[in-house]
Parts: sequence; structure tokens; C-alpha cells
Amino acid sequence: MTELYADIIPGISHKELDKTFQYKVPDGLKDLAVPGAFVKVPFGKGNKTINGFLIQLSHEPKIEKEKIKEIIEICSDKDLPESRMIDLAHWMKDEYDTTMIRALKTVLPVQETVKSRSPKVQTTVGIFDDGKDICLNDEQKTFCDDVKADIDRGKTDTYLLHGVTGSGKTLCYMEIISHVVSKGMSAIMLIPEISLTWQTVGRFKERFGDRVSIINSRMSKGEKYDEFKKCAGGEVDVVIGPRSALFAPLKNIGIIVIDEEHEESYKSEQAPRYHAREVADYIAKKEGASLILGSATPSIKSYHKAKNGDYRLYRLTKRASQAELPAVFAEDMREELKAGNRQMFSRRLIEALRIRLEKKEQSMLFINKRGFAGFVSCRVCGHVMKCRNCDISMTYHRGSGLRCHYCGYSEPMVKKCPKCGSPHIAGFRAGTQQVEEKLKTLFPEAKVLRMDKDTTSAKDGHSAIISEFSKGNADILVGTQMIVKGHDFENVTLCCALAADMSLYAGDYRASERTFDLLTQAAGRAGRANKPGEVIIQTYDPDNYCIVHSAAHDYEGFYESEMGFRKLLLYPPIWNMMTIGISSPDEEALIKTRDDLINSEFLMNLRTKKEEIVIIGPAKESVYRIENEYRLVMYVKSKEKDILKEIRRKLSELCSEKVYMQFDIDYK
DNA sequence: AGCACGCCGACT
DNA sequence: GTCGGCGTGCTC
Repeated sequence: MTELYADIIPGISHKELDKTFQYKVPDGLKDLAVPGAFVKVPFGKGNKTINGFLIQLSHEPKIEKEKIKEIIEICSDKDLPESRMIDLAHWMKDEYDTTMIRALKTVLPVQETVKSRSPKVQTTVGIFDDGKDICLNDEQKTFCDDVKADIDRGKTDTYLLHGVTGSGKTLCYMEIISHVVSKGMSAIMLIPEISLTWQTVGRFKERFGDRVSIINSRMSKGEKYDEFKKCAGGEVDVVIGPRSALFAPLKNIGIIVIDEEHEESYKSEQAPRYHAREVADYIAKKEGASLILGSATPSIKSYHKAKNGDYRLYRLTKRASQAELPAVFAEDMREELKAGNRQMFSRRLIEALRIRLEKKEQSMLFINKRGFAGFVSCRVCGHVMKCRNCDISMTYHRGSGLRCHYCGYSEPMVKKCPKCGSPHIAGFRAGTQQVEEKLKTLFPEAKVLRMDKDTTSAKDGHSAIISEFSKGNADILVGTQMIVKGHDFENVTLCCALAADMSLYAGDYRASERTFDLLTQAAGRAGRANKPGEVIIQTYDPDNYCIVHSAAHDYEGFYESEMGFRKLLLYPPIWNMMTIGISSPDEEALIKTRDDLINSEFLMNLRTKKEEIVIIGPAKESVYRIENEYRLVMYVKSKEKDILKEIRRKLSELCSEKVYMQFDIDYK
């Protein structure tokens, strides 16, 4: 009988240790040794006990037998890591350039060391509703029937469901998931955290009872672990949650649904910086599952794929609740200024608000960014108050004075200009606070609620404000874009984007896409059922295609214009694009790295291949210094993603302890 | 990452 | 003479 050895990856996240170490499996543990198992092993000269992951078993020692130590313990939990999760981690490691251990930690449910777990909140389960027939309209039926027929034939595909707000996409998902479950398969449905509402949960609980598991990002690791354990144990058919729900260890997955597929929250902010859409695609292909992407404003990427024939496109054009699409007005703020109106509310908006107050209907006003243009400057010399750490203009807040949004540094409001001594120093008033104050002077009788990061930081601030407003305890809700995403209010008939342009000039190629989505969402908020809605878009650029098409409820038109821009500049989905962030607290070291980069033969060669590769930069970030870190940015665009991966590998060799690099590939 | 070994300064 | 600084190097 030959010895059994195991390849173990230590549970320590470091590049140097991102490889396997061979250990001997003691006879007593042989039954438990399976790929994906969680192990304890002695490590290093001190033989410190560390955790690790068992990746592979073998009978050949790779190094001298005497050096191989024994595994101390194998976590016997059979529900733990399966080999498909290790395969997934491996793919993610290559795709998103991270360590195997990081990828494993992302993909595997990690048991918490803490023993005491908060008692599970008992979710009330409704009784199965067998009286009511689920009624689908023609469009919904066509879509559901096609997907179901494919599943029955064992055919898998990716479907893009483009359905206007309120067209009943969720109903379709439920119908298809039911079908999948009835065939003995399981399903994963991803939804953005913000739209994980009580209603959605209730509908699924009602239909699938206890066999649905709801994951949310506020759950502790232990709670998530418990839910995942139920999945592995076959106690659950349907998992609903944010992007991490993709890693639920379900058996026999039949379908993965990504609702609101264009949402940015599907992209991880931490390494591995994966996109749920890409991971879902990989899992679906591996598992033989189908993938449904749903959205009212599909990402340009997905729509492009659908038009190319990579995805199958279905449309839901009818709103379920007879409601008409609201009238949208793009108000030219330059004209307002010409007419002598110097405030941030257009005349149409003031009149519309007045009517709503009279009719006791509700209104929503939003600014695309907190503290927009809240900077303080001297009216005499033009000096702008900037953060001493971050090189960006600080924002004036009542009570807390001047504050930096990047690092949080604050100082009291200045009385005199520090440069020329003039007392004529003031803030430009256009934050949510200023909107609220202005409303109070214009309509003293109106009850105004404000929702932004400041008012929601208190516990439950978010839901408290939402519930106040939905109960009708306020006339006007003012906030950042967070108010227009995912909330439905019966009595809202007016929704206004106060400064639609702000998000148009955010400085990245997706700015228009985001703005179009935001304005479409806003339009979806105004007017339900029998009350017609009105949407006002205040802009300094009313001819911009993004504004024009959103005012016309014309996604297709927007897509065509936007694709023109993407084609011209070779942005995704035309080419792949890699963003390289280079930063250092040591400016000199950073500049040296930049010069090395510019003069490197490798990059110079690449620059000549203009047909395949476009290199932009390296250049200073628009905000060069944040928290005393100096930052450069460089972009590489390429038709082939493998070329980008190769460049990533080459460039990361230029990293040092002083100079950091962060790579992010936007796959087309 | 974390811990050992290792080779030079100030201390009971 | 020893205690201890953290520089370098390895971990099956």
C-alpha cells in the first residue's frame, strides 16, 4: 500500500505562498481526504498550525520524503468545498489575476471560528397560493415557453430579457424557476441588494416555501455558511441573493438568473475583481445550466451580445399595471439663466411641485452626486479650498464645516480667503442639503425628507426614511441617486433629476450608460396605475444623445448612438480594456516607475502595434493624491484578452514594495 | 504572512 | 560578555 499525499494551499493570502505544499495523509484521515477539504497542517520552522485547503491527492512525493509533514486534522464536513469550486477558483485566479487562496476564499464558504451564532430570524412562510392562476401576457408567455422548451430538450443558452419597468420580469423568473425545480434541478437568482425587498422575498417564499434560501450581504459569515450548508445538503432548491450567491454549492443547477444585469454592484470591488455576469456564464457552461439576464436598461455589452446572436433577445414592452409611460421634459438650464432664473430649480419644476402639493401627491428630487459642486471658492481671486491630503476641492457642510469626500478630513469654514484675504468667500449651493433648504423657503408648508449618506448613516436610517415617505408622511423626498433605485411609491407623480449632467461627465467611458440607466429608473418611479407621471430632467446640454433618448424612452436609439462612440474609441464591447492603477506614497519612486514604463522596450514595441493594441498614459489620475498616495493611471485596449493578460503579467514585474499596481480588465 | 536565523550596537 | 534591533529567506 503506497503512501497517500495531499497538495495543500495554506490559508495565508500572500503571493509567495500561493502554491501547493505536499503533506502526508495519516491512515486515520484517509477517508476524509477529498479535494476541497479544509485541513489543519503544521507549517514553517515553528510548525505553527495553520488552516489550508486540500486541492489534490497523489501517491508520488514531489520532494524528499523526510521533509513531508503530516496533516493534523481534516474538517470532516462532507458539505464543504467540492472540486467544482476549486475549478472555479482556478479559473477566477487566471481571469482576475489574484492568488489561488483569495479566489478560494471568495468561492468557498468559510466556517467562522466564533462558536456562538446569532439565533436565526424566523421568516414567516406564507401558505401556498393554489387558488390564483398565474396569468402571463403574450410576451411573458412566449419568453417562458421558449426557455422551458429549451430546458426540456436539454438545450442551454443565454437569454437577455429586455423588459420595461413594471413589465413583470420577476413573474417570468418565478415561472421558469418553478419549471426547473419541478424537473429536480436547482436555481440561483441574483438581485442587486437594493431591490431585495420584502415583497420579492415574500413572493418567492410563498411559491417555494422553505426550499428557498435568501442571502443578504448583512448576514454574518456564520449565517451565510449555514445557508450554504443547507444548499450542499440538498435542503434548498432556490437561492436568492447578491453576487456572492453564485457560490452557493447547489447540486444540479438548471438555471441562473441575473436580474437588473446592468447594475454595477455585480462587479466586486475587492480582489478578485470578478463580474457576476462573467462568473455566472462560466458556471452555467460548466454545469450545463441556462442563464437569464434581465433588465429595463441592459448593459451595452449584453445588448451588443444579444444583437450579435450570442444571447437570445426577448422583449417585454407592456407595463403590467395599465400605467402609461410618464411625460419627460428636458429643461435647458441655460435658458433659465437667460430668463433671469438663477436658482437651481427650473420654472417648470417649481410649477410642477406647486401642483403636486395642491393635489396632495408626492415628488422626488435627486442630485446625481452627494455634495455636487459644494466647493468653496473666493469670488475675488478664484482660489478654491482644497483638501490638504487629497488635492480635491472640499465640500461645505453645515455644522461640520469643510470636508473632503475622499479621506474624510475636515476643517472649520474659513472666514477670509487664505490666498488674498478677501472676505468674499462662499460655497456654491447645490448639495442635497441646499436643495432641502431651498424647498423650505419656496414651500414653507411642504414636509421635506432628505436621504443621502449623511441622513442614512444612523442605524436603519435608510429604511426609516423610505417607510416615512411611503406612508405619505412627507410631500417631497430629496436625495442622491439612491432614492430612484428600486423603490416604488404609489403616490409619486413627479420625479426630477436636478443636475442630470453631473453623471455624464464622470470621466469614464460608461458615464453615459449609467446616466441613461439613472434617468430611465427615475422615469420608472413617476406615475403608477391611474395617476399619470411627470419627469423633469434639468440639464445644460439638452441635445446630448443620452438626455434626448432617455426623454423619448428610446433604449434602442441610445444603444445605437452609444455604440457609435464605443466603436470610434474602441471601448468595450468593441475591444477589451485594461485599467492599470499605479500608486505610491513616494512620489519620486512613482515618477521613476513611470519613466521606466515609458522607456521600456516592451511598451515601446507594443505601441507600434496600433492595429491590435492601444496604450494611453501612464498619466496622473484626475485626483493625483489621495490620503498621501500619489496615483497614476494607464489604459490598454486590445482586441484579444490574452494579450492584456500577458501585458498584466509583464508589468506586474515592475511592482516594488514602494510602488503598487492594480489591474482591472474590462472584458468585452 | 509569519517566524526563524543572523550579524551589529548599548546595557545589567 | 549578553540582550535585542529588524534585514533576509524559507516555508511541504
